[in-house]
Amino acid sequence: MGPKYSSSRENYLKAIFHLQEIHGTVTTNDVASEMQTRPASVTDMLKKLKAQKLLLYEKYKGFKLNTEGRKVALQIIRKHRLWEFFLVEKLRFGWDEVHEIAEELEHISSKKLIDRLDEFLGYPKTDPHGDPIPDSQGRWTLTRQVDLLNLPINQIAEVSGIGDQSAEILELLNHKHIALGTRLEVKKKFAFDNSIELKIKNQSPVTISEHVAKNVFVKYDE
Amino acid sequence: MGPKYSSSRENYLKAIFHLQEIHGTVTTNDVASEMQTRPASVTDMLKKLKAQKLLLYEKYKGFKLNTEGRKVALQIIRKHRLWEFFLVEKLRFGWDEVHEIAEELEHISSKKLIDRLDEFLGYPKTDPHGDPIPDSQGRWTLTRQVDLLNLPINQIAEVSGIGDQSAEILELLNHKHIALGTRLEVKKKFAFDNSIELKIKNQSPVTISEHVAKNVFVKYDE
DNA sequence: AATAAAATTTAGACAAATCTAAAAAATAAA
DNA sequence: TTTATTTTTTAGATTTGTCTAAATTTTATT
Repeated sequence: MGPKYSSSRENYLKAIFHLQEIHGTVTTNDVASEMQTRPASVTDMLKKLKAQKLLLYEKYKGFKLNTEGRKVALQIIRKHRLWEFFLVEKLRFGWDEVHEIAEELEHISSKKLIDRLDEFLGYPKTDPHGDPIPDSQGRWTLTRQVDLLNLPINQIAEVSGIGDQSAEILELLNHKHIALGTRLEVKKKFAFDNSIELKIKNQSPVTISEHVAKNVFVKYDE
Repeated sequence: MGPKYSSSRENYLKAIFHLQEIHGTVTTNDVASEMQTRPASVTDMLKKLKAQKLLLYEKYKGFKLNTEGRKVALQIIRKHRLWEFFLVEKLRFGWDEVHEIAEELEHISSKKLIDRLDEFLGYPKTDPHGDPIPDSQGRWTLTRQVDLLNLPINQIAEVSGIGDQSAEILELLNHKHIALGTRLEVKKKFAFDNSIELKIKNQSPVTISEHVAKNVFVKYDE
Protein backbone atom coordinates (compact mmCIF):
# COMPACT_ATOMS: atom_id res chain seq x y z
CA MET A 1 0.00 0.00 0.00
CA GLY A 2 1.19 3.50 -0.80
CA PRO A 3 2.33 6.06 1.76
CA LYS A 4 -0.21 7.55 4.12
CA TYR A 5 -0.77 11.28 4.06
CA SER A 6 -2.31 13.36 6.84
CA SER A 7 -5.91 14.51 6.52
CA SER A 8 -4.67 18.04 6.22
CA ARG A 9 -2.35 17.23 3.33
CA GLU A 10 -5.13 15.29 1.63
CA ASN A 11 -7.46 18.25 1.98
CA TYR A 12 -4.93 20.57 0.37
CA LEU A 13 -4.43 18.19 -2.54
CA LYS A 14 -8.16 17.94 -3.06
CA ALA A 15 -8.67 21.71 -2.91
CA ILE A 16 -5.83 22.35 -5.34
CA PHE A 17 -7.18 19.69 -7.69
CA HIS A 18 -10.64 21.26 -7.70
CA LEU A 19 -9.33 24.77 -8.28
CA GLN A 20 -7.09 23.49 -11.05
CA GLU A 21 -10.11 21.87 -12.72
CA ILE A 22 -12.20 25.03 -12.50
CA HIS A 23 -9.71 27.81 -13.14
CA GLY A 24 -6.87 26.02 -14.87
CA THR A 25 -4.45 27.88 -12.67
CA VAL A 26 -4.38 28.16 -8.89
CA THR A 27 -3.06 30.82 -6.53
CA THR A 28 -2.10 30.83 -2.89
CA ASN A 29 -5.03 33.09 -2.09
CA ASP A 30 -7.47 30.82 -3.91
CA VAL A 31 -6.41 27.89 -1.82
CA ALA A 32 -6.54 29.93 1.36
CA SER A 33 -10.10 31.04 0.74
CA GLU A 34 -11.23 27.60 -0.46
CA MET A 35 -9.83 26.04 2.69
CA GLN A 36 -10.82 28.79 5.11
CA THR A 37 -7.27 29.34 6.19
CA ARG A 38 -4.51 31.93 5.84
CA PRO A 39 -2.22 32.43 2.85
CA ALA A 40 0.80 31.95 5.11
CA SER A 41 -0.50 28.52 6.10
CA VAL A 42 -0.92 27.63 2.45
CA THR A 43 2.68 28.58 1.71
CA ASP A 44 3.81 26.41 4.61
CA MET A 45 1.89 23.46 3.23
CA LEU A 46 3.05 24.03 -0.36
CA LYS A 47 6.59 23.51 0.80
CA LYS A 48 5.68 20.30 2.56
CA LEU A 49 3.81 18.98 -0.45
CA LYS A 50 6.74 19.86 -2.67
CA ALA A 51 9.14 18.10 -0.31
CA GLN A 52 6.86 15.07 -0.54
CA LYS A 53 6.95 15.26 -4.34
CA LEU A 54 3.23 15.78 -4.76
CA LEU A 55 3.48 19.29 -6.15
CA LEU A 56 5.56 21.34 -8.56
CA TYR A 57 6.28 24.60 -6.80
CA GLU A 58 8.66 27.55 -7.23
CA LYS A 59 8.12 30.31 -4.78
CA TYR A 60 6.38 33.41 -6.13
CA LYS A 61 6.08 31.55 -9.44
CA GLY A 62 3.00 29.45 -8.78
CA PHE A 63 2.38 25.74 -8.35
CA LYS A 64 0.45 22.75 -9.62
CA LEU A 65 -0.06 19.11 -8.78
CA ASN A 66 2.28 16.62 -10.37
CA THR A 67 1.18 13.16 -11.46
CA GLU A 68 1.47 11.69 -8.00
CA GLY A 69 -0.42 14.58 -6.36
CA ARG A 70 -3.19 14.26 -8.91
CA LYS A 71 -3.37 10.54 -8.27
CA VAL A 72 -3.74 11.05 -4.54
CA ALA A 73 -6.33 13.80 -5.03
CA LEU A 74 -8.39 11.54 -7.26
CA GLN A 75 -8.41 8.79 -4.68
CA ILE A 76 -9.70 11.21 -2.05
CA ILE A 77 -12.41 12.39 -4.40
CA ARG A 78 -13.29 8.79 -5.17
CA LYS A 79 -13.68 8.05 -1.49
CA HIS A 80 -15.65 11.20 -0.81
CA ARG A 81 -18.16 10.48 -3.57
CA LEU A 82 -18.56 6.80 -2.83
CA TRP A 83 -19.28 7.59 0.80
CA GLU A 84 -21.81 10.24 -0.27
CA PHE A 85 -23.50 7.69 -2.46
CA PHE A 86 -23.57 5.25 0.42
CA LEU A 87 -25.05 7.79 2.81
CA VAL A 88 -27.83 8.73 0.41
CA GLU A 89 -28.63 5.35 -1.09
CA LYS A 90 -28.18 3.09 1.91
CA LEU A 91 -28.62 5.29 4.97
CA ARG A 92 -31.38 7.49 3.54
CA PHE A 93 -29.61 10.80 4.08
CA GLY A 94 -30.65 13.80 2.01
CA TRP A 95 -28.17 14.76 -0.68
CA ASP A 96 -27.77 18.12 1.03
CA GLU A 97 -26.65 16.71 4.38
CA VAL A 98 -23.92 14.30 3.36
CA HIS A 99 -21.03 16.56 2.46
CA GLU A 100 -19.73 17.19 5.97
CA ILE A 101 -19.83 13.53 6.93
CA ALA A 102 -18.09 12.51 3.73
CA GLU A 103 -15.38 15.08 4.47
CA GLU A 104 -14.47 12.91 7.44
CA LEU A 105 -15.01 9.52 5.85
CA GLU A 106 -12.83 10.34 2.85
CA HIS A 107 -9.73 10.15 5.05
CA ILE A 108 -10.20 6.54 6.10
CA SER A 109 -7.14 4.94 4.62
CA SER A 110 -7.99 1.34 3.71
CA LYS A 111 -7.99 0.84 -0.03
CA LYS A 112 -9.60 -2.54 0.35
CA LEU A 113 -12.45 -0.90 2.25
CA ILE A 114 -13.18 1.55 -0.50
CA ASP A 115 -13.01 -1.06 -3.22
CA ARG A 116 -15.39 -3.30 -1.30
CA LEU A 117 -17.70 -0.35 -0.72
CA ASP A 118 -17.63 0.39 -4.44
CA GLU A 119 -18.62 -3.19 -5.16
CA PHE A 120 -21.33 -3.14 -2.47
CA LEU A 121 -22.82 -0.04 -4.04
CA GLY A 122 -22.79 -1.56 -7.51
CA TYR A 123 -19.96 0.53 -8.97
CA PRO A 124 -21.90 3.80 -9.23
CA LYS A 125 -20.63 6.22 -11.87
CA THR A 126 -21.84 9.45 -10.28
CA ASP A 127 -22.46 10.66 -6.73
CA PRO A 128 -25.78 12.08 -5.49
CA HIS A 129 -24.83 15.51 -6.83
CA GLY A 130 -24.19 14.11 -10.30
CA ASP A 131 -20.43 14.39 -10.04
CA PRO A 132 -18.46 11.53 -11.57
CA ILE A 133 -16.80 8.97 -9.29
CA PRO A 134 -13.25 8.03 -10.33
CA ASP A 135 -12.64 4.28 -10.54
CA SER A 136 -9.96 2.51 -8.49
CA GLN A 137 -7.35 3.44 -11.10
CA GLY A 138 -8.37 7.09 -10.77
CA ARG A 139 -9.99 7.18 -14.20
CA TRP A 140 -12.92 9.52 -14.70
CA THR A 141 -15.99 8.75 -16.58
CA LEU A 142 -16.39 12.16 -18.10
CA THR A 143 -20.12 11.88 -17.89
CA ARG A 144 -22.14 13.83 -15.39
CA GLN A 145 -25.57 12.71 -14.34
CA VAL A 146 -28.08 15.25 -13.07
CA ASP A 147 -31.81 15.75 -13.00
CA LEU A 148 -33.35 18.11 -15.53
CA LEU A 149 -33.59 20.94 -13.00
CA ASN A 150 -29.82 20.99 -12.80
CA LEU A 151 -29.01 20.55 -16.46
CA PRO A 152 -27.30 23.72 -17.72
CA ILE A 153 -29.20 25.63 -20.38
CA ASN A 154 -28.32 24.65 -23.96
CA GLN A 155 -26.38 21.61 -22.83
CA ILE A 156 -27.34 18.64 -24.94
CA ALA A 157 -27.84 15.57 -22.79
CA GLU A 158 -29.25 12.07 -22.94
CA VAL A 159 -32.01 10.72 -20.72
CA SER A 160 -30.44 8.07 -18.51
CA GLY A 161 -32.97 7.37 -15.81
CA ILE A 162 -36.35 8.08 -14.33
CA GLY A 163 -36.63 8.54 -10.56
CA ASP A 164 -40.31 7.96 -9.90
CA GLN A 165 -41.40 4.89 -11.86
CA SER A 166 -45.15 5.36 -11.51
CA ALA A 167 -47.34 4.62 -14.49
CA GLU A 168 -48.51 8.22 -14.39
CA ILE A 169 -45.14 9.80 -15.00
CA LEU A 170 -44.27 7.25 -17.63
CA GLU A 171 -47.48 8.00 -19.45
CA LEU A 172 -46.71 11.71 -19.35
CA LEU A 173 -43.15 11.24 -20.58
CA ASN A 174 -44.30 8.88 -23.27
CA HIS A 175 -46.76 11.43 -24.51
CA LYS A 176 -44.00 14.04 -24.72
CA HIS A 177 -41.69 11.56 -26.51
CA ILE A 178 -39.21 11.46 -23.65
CA ALA A 179 -37.72 8.05 -23.06
CA LEU A 180 -34.43 6.49 -22.04
CA GLY A 181 -31.82 7.52 -24.58
CA THR A 182 -33.70 10.58 -25.83
CA ARG A 183 -31.33 13.45 -26.60
CA LEU A 184 -32.57 16.84 -25.49
CA GLU A 185 -31.56 20.23 -24.19
CA VAL A 186 -33.09 22.77 -21.82
CA LYS A 187 -34.02 25.97 -23.63
CA LYS A 188 -35.53 27.96 -20.82
CA LYS A 189 -36.09 27.77 -17.08
CA PHE A 190 -38.99 29.68 -15.57
CA ALA A 191 -38.19 30.93 -12.10
CA PHE A 192 -41.86 31.46 -11.34
CA ASP A 193 -42.76 27.78 -10.97
CA ASN A 194 -39.46 26.14 -11.89
CA SER A 195 -41.03 24.71 -14.99
CA ILE A 196 -38.72 23.97 -17.88
CA GLU A 197 -38.90 24.22 -21.62
CA LEU A 198 -37.15 21.45 -23.49
CA LYS A 199 -36.14 20.92 -27.07
CA ILE A 200 -35.83 17.54 -28.71
CA LYS A 201 -34.35 17.47 -32.21
CA ASN A 202 -36.93 17.78 -34.98
CA GLN A 203 -39.73 18.42 -32.52
CA SER A 204 -41.41 21.50 -31.25
CA PRO A 205 -40.53 22.62 -27.71
CA VAL A 206 -42.29 21.00 -24.77
CA THR A 207 -42.76 22.25 -21.24
CA ILE A 208 -42.55 20.10 -18.11
CA SER A 209 -43.23 20.89 -14.48
CA GLU A 210 -40.68 21.01 -11.69
CA HIS A 211 -42.14 17.79 -10.33
CA VAL A 212 -41.47 15.95 -13.55
CA ALA A 213 -38.06 17.60 -14.11
CA LYS A 214 -36.87 16.35 -10.73
CA ASN A 215 -37.54 12.79 -11.78
CA VAL A 216 -35.84 12.79 -15.13
CA PHE A 217 -32.11 12.13 -15.01
CA VAL A 218 -29.81 12.87 -17.89
CA LYS A 219 -26.15 12.47 -18.58
CA TYR A 220 -23.77 14.58 -20.58
CA ASP A 221 -20.06 14.91 -21.23
CA GLU A 222 -18.21 17.86 -19.84
CA MET B 1 -24.32 17.71 19.69
CA GLY B 2 -21.77 17.12 22.42
CA PRO B 3 -18.23 18.39 22.35
CA LYS B 4 -15.80 16.81 19.92
CA TYR B 5 -12.72 15.06 21.30
CA SER B 6 -9.55 14.32 19.38
CA SER B 7 -8.96 10.79 18.13
CA SER B 8 -6.09 10.49 20.54
CA ARG B 9 -8.22 11.44 23.54
CA GLU B 10 -10.91 9.03 22.40
CA ASN B 11 -8.36 6.24 22.15
CA TYR B 12 -7.17 6.88 25.68
CA LEU B 13 -10.73 6.82 27.01
CA LYS B 14 -11.41 3.57 25.23
CA ALA B 15 -8.21 1.94 26.50
CA ILE B 16 -8.85 3.04 30.07
CA PHE B 17 -12.43 1.78 29.85
CA HIS B 18 -11.29 -1.64 28.65
CA LEU B 19 -8.60 -1.98 31.30
CA GLN B 20 -11.07 -0.89 33.96
CA GLU B 21 -13.49 -3.59 32.84
CA ILE B 22 -10.84 -6.29 32.90
CA HIS B 23 -8.72 -5.44 35.92
CA GLY B 24 -11.00 -3.19 37.92
CA THR B 25 -8.12 -0.84 38.48
CA VAL B 26 -5.83 0.78 35.93
CA THR B 27 -2.24 2.03 36.11
CA THR B 28 -0.19 4.41 34.03
CA ASN B 29 1.99 1.56 32.83
CA ASP B 30 -1.03 -0.52 31.84
CA VAL B 31 -2.30 2.26 29.65
CA ALA B 32 1.14 2.86 28.17
CA SER B 33 1.55 -0.75 27.18
CA GLU B 34 -2.03 -1.09 25.92
CA MET B 35 -1.56 1.98 23.74
CA GLN B 36 2.01 1.28 22.68
CA THR B 37 3.23 4.54 24.05
CA ARG B 38 5.37 5.84 26.93
CA PRO B 39 4.26 6.29 30.53
CA ALA B 40 5.23 9.96 30.34
CA SER B 41 2.84 10.44 27.45
CA VAL B 42 0.08 8.79 29.45
CA THR B 43 0.64 11.17 32.34
CA ASP B 44 0.46 14.10 29.95
CA MET B 45 -2.85 12.87 28.63
CA LEU B 46 -4.28 12.09 32.06
CA LYS B 47 -3.90 15.73 32.92
CA LYS B 48 -5.69 16.80 29.78
CA LEU B 49 -8.52 14.36 30.36
CA LYS B 50 -8.84 15.54 33.94
CA ALA B 51 -8.93 19.18 32.81
CA GLN B 52 -11.70 18.18 30.41
CA LYS B 53 -13.61 16.52 33.26
CA LEU B 54 -13.58 13.06 31.75
CA LEU B 55 -11.40 11.50 34.41
CA LEU B 56 -10.88 11.50 38.17
CA TYR B 57 -7.15 11.79 38.70
CA GLU B 58 -4.81 12.62 41.59
CA LYS B 59 -1.18 12.32 40.75
CA TYR B 60 0.57 9.25 42.12
CA LYS B 61 -2.80 8.15 43.53
CA GLY B 62 -4.34 6.58 40.43
CA PHE B 63 -7.25 7.48 38.18
CA LYS B 64 -10.54 6.28 36.74
CA LEU B 65 -13.15 7.44 34.27
CA ASN B 66 -15.98 9.52 35.62
CA THR B 67 -19.54 9.28 34.30
CA GLU B 68 -18.85 11.53 31.34
CA GLY B 69 -15.65 9.71 30.40
CA ARG B 70 -17.44 6.39 30.57
CA LYS B 71 -20.21 7.76 28.39
CA VAL B 72 -17.78 8.92 25.74
CA ALA B 73 -15.87 5.61 25.86
CA LEU B 74 -19.10 3.67 25.37
CA GLN B 75 -19.99 5.71 22.32
CA ILE B 76 -16.60 4.98 20.77
CA ILE B 77 -17.05 1.29 21.48
CA ARG B 78 -20.53 1.44 20.00
CA LYS B 79 -19.15 2.98 16.83
CA HIS B 80 -16.26 0.54 16.62
CA ARG B 81 -18.48 -2.49 16.92
CA LEU B 82 -21.19 -1.27 14.57
CA TRP B 83 -18.58 -0.56 11.90
CA GLU B 84 -17.08 -4.01 12.44
CA PHE B 85 -20.50 -5.53 11.97
CA PHE B 86 -20.97 -3.50 8.81
CA LEU B 87 -17.62 -4.56 7.41
CA VAL B 88 -18.30 -8.25 7.99
CA GLU B 89 -22.00 -8.42 7.16
CA LYS B 90 -22.21 -5.98 4.29
CA LEU B 91 -18.73 -5.75 2.83
CA ARG B 92 -17.82 -9.43 3.27
CA PHE B 93 -14.67 -8.82 5.29
CA GLY B 94 -13.34 -11.62 7.48
CA TRP B 95 -13.91 -11.06 11.18
CA ASP B 96 -10.14 -11.13 11.66
CA GLU B 97 -9.41 -8.26 9.30
CA VAL B 98 -11.83 -5.58 10.43
CA HIS B 99 -10.27 -4.34 13.66
CA GLU B 100 -7.76 -1.94 12.13
CA ILE B 101 -10.28 -0.34 9.81
CA ALA B 102 -12.81 0.06 12.61
CA GLU B 103 -10.10 1.77 14.66
CA GLU B 104 -10.25 4.55 12.11
CA LEU B 105 -13.98 4.56 11.47
CA GLU B 106 -14.82 4.78 15.17
CA HIS B 107 -13.62 8.39 15.21
CA ILE B 108 -16.09 9.68 12.63
CA SER B 109 -18.08 12.14 14.68
CA SER B 110 -21.63 12.25 13.30
CA LYS B 111 -24.09 10.79 15.77
CA LYS B 112 -26.80 10.75 13.14
CA LEU B 113 -24.53 8.66 10.93
CA ILE B 114 -24.01 6.03 13.57
CA ASP B 115 -27.69 5.85 14.48
CA ARG B 116 -28.63 5.46 10.83
CA LEU B 117 -25.98 2.80 10.42
CA ASP B 118 -27.39 0.98 13.45
CA GLU B 119 -30.83 1.05 11.86
CA PHE B 120 -29.45 -0.06 8.47
CA LEU B 121 -27.78 -3.04 10.12
CA GLY B 122 -30.96 -4.02 11.96
CA TYR B 123 -29.86 -3.01 15.47
CA PRO B 124 -27.35 -5.83 16.00
CA LYS B 125 -26.69 -6.79 19.63
CA THR B 126 -23.15 -8.13 19.26
CA ASP B 127 -20.26 -7.48 16.93
CA PRO B 128 -18.53 -10.16 14.82
CA HIS B 129 -16.32 -11.07 17.79
CA GLY B 130 -19.37 -11.62 20.00
CA ASP B 131 -18.86 -8.48 22.03
CA PRO B 132 -22.02 -6.57 22.95
CA ILE B 133 -22.83 -3.36 21.10
CA PRO B 134 -23.99 -0.53 23.41
CA ASP B 135 -27.19 1.16 22.27
CA SER B 136 -27.41 4.88 21.49
CA GLN B 137 -27.92 5.59 25.18
CA GLY B 138 -24.76 3.64 25.97
CA ARG B 139 -26.63 0.78 27.60
CA TRP B 140 -25.13 -2.70 27.48
CA THR B 141 -27.01 -5.87 27.02
CA LEU B 142 -25.34 -7.50 30.00
CA THR B 143 -24.53 -10.96 28.72
CA ARG B 144 -22.51 -12.69 31.38
CA GLN B 145 -19.57 -14.45 29.85
CA VAL B 146 -17.08 -16.91 31.29
CA ASP B 147 -13.78 -17.81 29.76
CA LEU B 148 -13.10 -21.45 28.99
CA LEU B 149 -10.88 -21.85 32.05
CA ASN B 150 -13.92 -21.21 34.20
CA LEU B 151 -16.43 -23.26 32.31
CA PRO B 152 -17.53 -26.22 34.44
CA ILE B 153 -16.67 -29.68 33.11
CA ASN B 154 -19.36 -31.28 30.95
CA GLN B 155 -21.32 -28.05 30.73
CA ILE B 156 -22.41 -27.40 27.14
CA ALA B 157 -21.90 -23.78 26.21
CA GLU B 158 -21.82 -21.50 23.19
CA VAL B 159 -18.84 -19.42 22.10
CA SER B 160 -19.87 -15.80 22.51
CA GLY B 161 -16.68 -13.78 22.30
CA ILE B 162 -12.94 -13.75 21.80
CA GLY B 163 -10.79 -11.65 24.14
CA ASP B 164 -7.54 -11.19 22.31
CA GLN B 165 -8.44 -10.38 18.74
CA SER B 166 -5.02 -10.82 17.17
CA ALA B 167 -4.85 -12.47 13.80
CA GLU B 168 -2.77 -15.22 15.39
CA ILE B 169 -5.40 -16.44 17.82
CA LEU B 170 -8.13 -16.15 15.24
CA GLU B 171 -6.14 -18.31 12.88
CA LEU B 172 -5.65 -20.91 15.58
CA LEU B 173 -9.33 -20.99 16.51
CA ASN B 174 -10.32 -21.16 12.92
CA HIS B 175 -8.13 -24.19 12.42
CA LYS B 176 -9.74 -25.93 15.38
CA HIS B 177 -13.22 -25.11 14.10
CA ILE B 178 -13.99 -22.84 17.01
CA ALA B 179 -16.02 -19.83 15.98
CA LEU B 180 -18.75 -17.62 17.33
CA GLY B 181 -21.79 -19.70 18.05
CA THR B 182 -19.90 -22.97 18.23
CA ARG B 183 -21.41 -25.23 20.88
CA LEU B 184 -18.87 -27.15 22.93
CA GLU B 185 -18.10 -28.59 26.33
CA VAL B 186 -14.97 -29.03 28.43
CA LYS B 187 -14.13 -32.70 28.89
CA LYS B 188 -10.94 -32.47 30.89
CA LYS B 189 -8.74 -29.88 32.57
CA PHE B 190 -5.06 -30.64 33.04
CA ALA B 191 -3.69 -29.14 36.22
CA PHE B 192 -0.13 -29.47 34.96
CA ASP B 193 -0.29 -26.66 32.40
CA ASN B 194 -3.95 -25.67 32.66
CA SER B 195 -4.56 -26.90 29.16
CA ILE B 196 -8.08 -28.01 28.35
CA GLU B 197 -9.64 -30.72 26.28
CA LEU B 198 -12.79 -29.73 24.45
CA LYS B 199 -15.48 -31.64 22.64
CA ILE B 200 -17.49 -30.22 19.79
CA LYS B 201 -20.41 -32.34 18.64
CA ASN B 202 -19.52 -34.79 15.87
CA GLN B 203 -15.85 -33.94 16.09
CA SER B 204 -12.93 -35.57 17.79
CA PRO B 205 -11.64 -33.87 20.95
CA VAL B 206 -9.24 -30.94 20.66
CA THR B 207 -6.81 -29.53 23.19
CA ILE B 208 -6.13 -25.86 23.73
CA SER B 209 -3.62 -24.08 25.91
CA GLU B 210 -4.36 -21.97 28.96
CA HIS B 211 -3.44 -18.90 26.96
CA VAL B 212 -6.06 -19.64 24.36
CA ALA B 213 -8.68 -20.79 26.89
CA LYS B 214 -8.37 -17.48 28.69
CA ASN B 215 -9.36 -15.68 25.55
CA VAL B 216 -12.36 -17.69 24.53
CA PHE B 217 -15.59 -16.61 26.20
CA VAL B 218 -18.72 -18.70 26.27
CA LYS B 219 -22.22 -18.39 27.60
CA TYR B 220 -24.43 -21.14 28.92
CA ASP B 221 -27.71 -21.67 30.76
CA GLU B 222 -27.25 -22.53 34.37
C1' DA C 1 9.76 54.09 -15.06
C1' DA C 2 8.45 55.04 -10.53
C1' DT C 3 5.19 54.21 -7.25
C1' DA C 4 1.13 52.08 -5.21
C1' DA C 5 -1.37 47.94 -4.37
C1' DA C 6 -1.86 43.17 -4.05
C1' DA C 7 -0.04 38.66 -3.50
C1' DT C 8 3.21 35.82 -1.45
C1' DT C 9 6.65 34.46 1.69
C1' DT C 10 9.43 34.64 5.99
C1' DA C 11 10.17 34.95 10.88
C1' DG C 12 8.77 33.79 15.01
C1' DA C 13 5.10 32.02 18.03
C1' DC C 14 1.67 28.60 19.71
C1' DA C 15 -1.12 24.26 20.67
C1' DA C 16 -1.45 19.24 20.55
C1' DA C 17 0.68 15.04 21.12
C1' DT C 18 4.56 12.77 21.65
C1' DC C 19 9.43 11.67 23.24
C1' DT C 20 13.95 11.18 26.39
C1' DA C 21 16.29 11.74 30.52
C1' DA C 22 16.10 12.90 35.10
C1' DA C 23 13.59 13.60 39.48
C1' DA C 24 10.12 12.35 42.82
C1' DA C 25 6.99 9.28 45.04
C1' DA C 26 5.31 4.82 46.20
C1' DT C 27 6.18 0.01 46.95
C1' DA C 28 8.94 -3.97 47.98
C1' DA C 29 12.91 -6.12 50.06
C1' DA C 30 16.56 -6.58 53.13
C1' DT D 1 12.97 0.83 59.06
C1' DT D 2 16.31 1.75 55.91
C1' DT D 3 17.50 0.72 51.32
C1' DA D 4 16.53 -0.78 46.73
C1' DT D 5 13.37 -1.14 43.03
C1' DT D 6 9.56 0.11 40.43
C1' DT D 7 6.20 3.39 39.08
C1' DT D 8 4.95 7.83 38.04
C1' DT D 9 5.76 12.52 37.10
C1' DT D 10 8.39 16.65 35.56
C1' DA D 11 11.36 19.30 32.53
C1' DG D 12 12.53 20.28 28.29
C1' DA D 13 12.63 18.99 23.18
C1' DT D 14 10.41 17.66 18.77
C1' DT D 15 6.91 17.38 15.00
C1' DT D 16 2.83 18.90 12.53
C1' DG D 17 -0.12 22.31 11.39
C1' DT D 18 -1.59 26.63 12.28
C1' DC D 19 -1.34 31.76 13.25
C1' DT D 20 0.12 37.10 13.18
C1' DA D 21 2.94 40.64 11.73
C1' DA D 22 6.43 42.08 8.95
C1' DA D 23 9.17 41.69 4.79
C1' DT D 24 9.58 40.62 0.01
C1' DT D 25 8.19 39.98 -4.69
C1' DT D 26 5.02 40.62 -8.33
C1' DT D 27 1.48 43.24 -10.66
C1' DA D 28 -1.05 47.22 -11.63
C1' DT D 29 -1.39 52.21 -11.94
C1' DT D 30 -0.06 56.67 -12.49
